[in-house]
This record gives sequence, C-alpha cells and structure tokens, in this order.
Amino acid sequence: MENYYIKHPKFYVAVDCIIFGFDHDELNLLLLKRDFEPAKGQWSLMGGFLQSDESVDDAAKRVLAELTGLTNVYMEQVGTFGTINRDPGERVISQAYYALLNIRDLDNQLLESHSAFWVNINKLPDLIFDHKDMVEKARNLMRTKASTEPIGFNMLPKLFTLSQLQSLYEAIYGENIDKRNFRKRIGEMSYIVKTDKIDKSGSKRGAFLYKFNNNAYMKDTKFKL
Amino acid sequence: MENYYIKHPKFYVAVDCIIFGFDHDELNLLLLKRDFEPAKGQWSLMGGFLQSDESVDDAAKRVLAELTGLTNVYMEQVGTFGTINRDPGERVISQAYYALLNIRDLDNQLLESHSAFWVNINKLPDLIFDHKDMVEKARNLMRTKASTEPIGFNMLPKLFTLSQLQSLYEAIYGENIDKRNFRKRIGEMSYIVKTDKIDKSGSKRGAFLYKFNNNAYMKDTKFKL
DNA sequence: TCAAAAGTGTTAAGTTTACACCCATGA
DNA sequence: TCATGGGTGTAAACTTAACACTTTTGA
Repeated sequence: MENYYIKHPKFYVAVDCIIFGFDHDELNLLLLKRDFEPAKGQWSLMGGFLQSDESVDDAAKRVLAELTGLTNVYMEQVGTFGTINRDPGERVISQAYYALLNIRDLDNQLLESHSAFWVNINKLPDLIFDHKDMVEKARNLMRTKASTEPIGFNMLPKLFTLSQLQSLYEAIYGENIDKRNFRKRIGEMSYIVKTDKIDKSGSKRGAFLYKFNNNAYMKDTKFKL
Repeated sequence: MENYYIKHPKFYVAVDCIIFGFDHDELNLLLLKRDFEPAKGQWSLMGGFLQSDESVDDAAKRVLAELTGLTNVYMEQVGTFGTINRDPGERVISQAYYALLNIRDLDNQLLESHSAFWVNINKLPDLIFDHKDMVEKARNLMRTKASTEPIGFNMLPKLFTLSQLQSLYEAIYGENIDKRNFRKRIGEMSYIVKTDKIDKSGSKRGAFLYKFNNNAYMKDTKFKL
C-alpha cells in the first residue's frame, strides 16, 4: 500500500494568517515588517509551516497564537495558494486563513517582538509573494460572510455602542450606512441586547452599551446587515 | 536560506474533485467505485497527487481531465482538508475542488475504465475518508455561488429550454420555483437570449431554445436566481 | 380528444431606501 | 451656550411572492 504514495513528491505546507482588527472607525490588518533577510524591510502576513503533529486548521491557530498570544479566535479558511514559484526560496503550498479579533485583546510586547504592526486596510503597503492576493480574497470572503452571519462582533468588545457597531460595518463594506435604517434593523434582532450601562468615552451625552447574546442567536439565526 | 525550510516536514498533497452534472431533472455527482484494495467496493471522489511541475489548480484540472477527458471545465476551490488521520494510509493534505460540467460532453469509455458512475446527489452512498464533508461543503458553496453568478449554465447544453434551466435551479436549491416568476426574472436578463430554434424532445408542442451570451453578461453582470 | 409541457400578467405583501430634527452633556 | 455624538418615525419606491388559465401537438 505504501507504494501507492511513495512515487509521489512531498511538499512544504504553510499557513498564512490575514488578521483583521477594528479600532477607531478603521479596519486594520496585522502585518509583519521583516527585519531579517530575505526580503528584509518588506511586509508580509504572519505565517508558519505545518508540522506533523497538527491538522492544518490547528497549524493556523498555533501560528496566530504565536503572534497574538490569543487562542479561541474566530478563523476561516480563505484558500490554497499553490503556484509553483510563489515562494522563491522553495516550493511551498500555503493555506490562507483569516482571523477576526479585538485589537484591545492583544499583547503588545509579543507584537513588538515579531515586528508586527496594525495597518489600515485601505493603506496597505506592498506585500511579499502572493500575500496581496490572499488579503484580497480574505477581505471579499469576510465581507460576504459578515453580511449574513454575526461574525463582526468578534472585532468588538463584549459591550459596544450602536455607533461602534455601525462604524464597524461601514468599515467592512467601505460605505456609509443610514443611521436610522441601521438601528431599525438592529432593533429587530432580539439577540442584540441593550444593557443598562452607558459608555461615555465616545460622547458627552453617553451611549447605551449593547451585547451580543449567542444563545438567543442560536434560536433565531436570521441576520442581515 | 535553505535552512529556513529544511527543518520543517514535507507532506503529500492531493486534490479531490466534486464533479457536478445535471441530467433528467437531477443533480448528480461523478463517483468512483473502487475495484481495488484498500477500500475495495467503496465509493470515493476522483483524486490524485500534486506533482512538482504543476500548480495546485493545475493538478485539479489534470485529475479532472484524466477522468473525463475534458479541459476548460469550470472549477472552484472548496477548501483544504488536513486533519492528521484523514487518509489511513499516509498523511495527505487534500485540496477539494468542485467542477460543473454537462453530462453529455463525457467520454463514457473513459468513465468505465475508471469505474466511474453518476450518482444522484440526494442518494449518495457512503464515501471514503472525509469525502462526504468535501461534498457537503462543495454543495453549499456551489449553491451560494449559483445564486449570484451564472455558473449553472456550465451544466447545460449550449442551447437549452427555460424548463430545463428551471429544473436545474430547482435541483440546485432543492426546492420548487414558481414558473411565471422564474420566467419574469429570466426575461430581465438581456444576456439570456431566445433563439428561433425549437426543442421537441421535451414536449409535443416544443419549447424555444435559449442561449447564454457571455459578452452581453460581461456588460451587465447583474444576476440573481 | 386528451394528456402533457409551454407559455403568459396582475395584485398584494413585504422589504428597502430616503430623509431631518430634538436630546443630553461637558467644555 | 454651543458643539458633539445619541437617539428617533414615516412614506415612497422597489422587490418578491402568490396565483390559474390558454395553447399546441402527437399519440
């Protein structure tokens, strides 16, 4: 039976992470500035090689955790990038994943030690290899998914104002949303719950804080933003 | 620079194809009945190993062509299946792809030589490894894509009746569609063109044949079915 | 002559969009 | 007192869904 496999070549398999975060009305990506050769000074996604004792999905989680210190982060597959010369050093088949997280949850020490920086998604520098294609595809997938499933909340704190939620979706879609229409739609989602807490950091008057109730969402999974 | 890679393990990389075809009002998958060990007698998707001289996408095209004789087939990535023990023989990282084609274009000799058979998608047998998960994911992706892009035409002959088109979409969605509403929507798509030809095979009266005009579609890519 | 698929419009319900002003507060 | 972001409702436009009968023809 080994013969069936043995005649075929083997390949390095890598994962690359497109890490989305939201802050100050902006969508950002976490990028590494390479301070080593090759391609020193160039920007890249966080990546790593698949090991023998882990699934590909687990490799993505591990690589993300190495950079951010976070586990239990929302991640989705983006796709396989497998052209022959995509990595000029060696042939590497890469699996891209996107992750959504709250910028405030991060360990800044760890970011610094990797020369990692948050970069506005509309002002991305050139990236090595095919990382730009990965970002493009991840962004499209994430946008589509965010419109029909409540994944955006992974980029917000547990308690958030409706203005924050609206800015988040404006950043995801890259367009403005009418405030009254937006709030009308939120009002119809019983699983987006108003608390009695008020956030004063964004305005003098203060705004009510809301939370996402996942149990309630599971009973009524209608979502459209 | 080699050192950077050398310390990491390499893996077999495979592609598996979820091949959709449409015939007699039914969506079908092309499956192989293994007439060799291991897992003799069990059903599987068509697959093959990535080679050194081809991209992953090209490997999928090659594997599809080996089975069907067809090139230039519509294919999309489904995802990476990379759990550790998914293939009990050896560790293999598999990329799943789906393909849409017209059953009538196939070379039946070639299918027989691979013990390949069309199976109704609602009556699938058990499949080896994680092939069932691949099919499930492919089906969902295909359904979603077919609702906003005119990919379904890849499963029809160049000339088709509106009844055929409607059955196709009913099979994709697994639900009935109102005939008048369906035809109203088709009527609004200037790139679905009525010809003066009539198909008599489906009814005594005969039905007008239509064609998909891709140039016209490129000028007006609105599509929703 | 009749069975079987082809073809054809209208109306009601629901959804989406556009739009402007008052409120509460801290500086 | 005023600048800033928070909060609120209605009507028109558009989209979707429901619904039934006539036509053509070969067997």
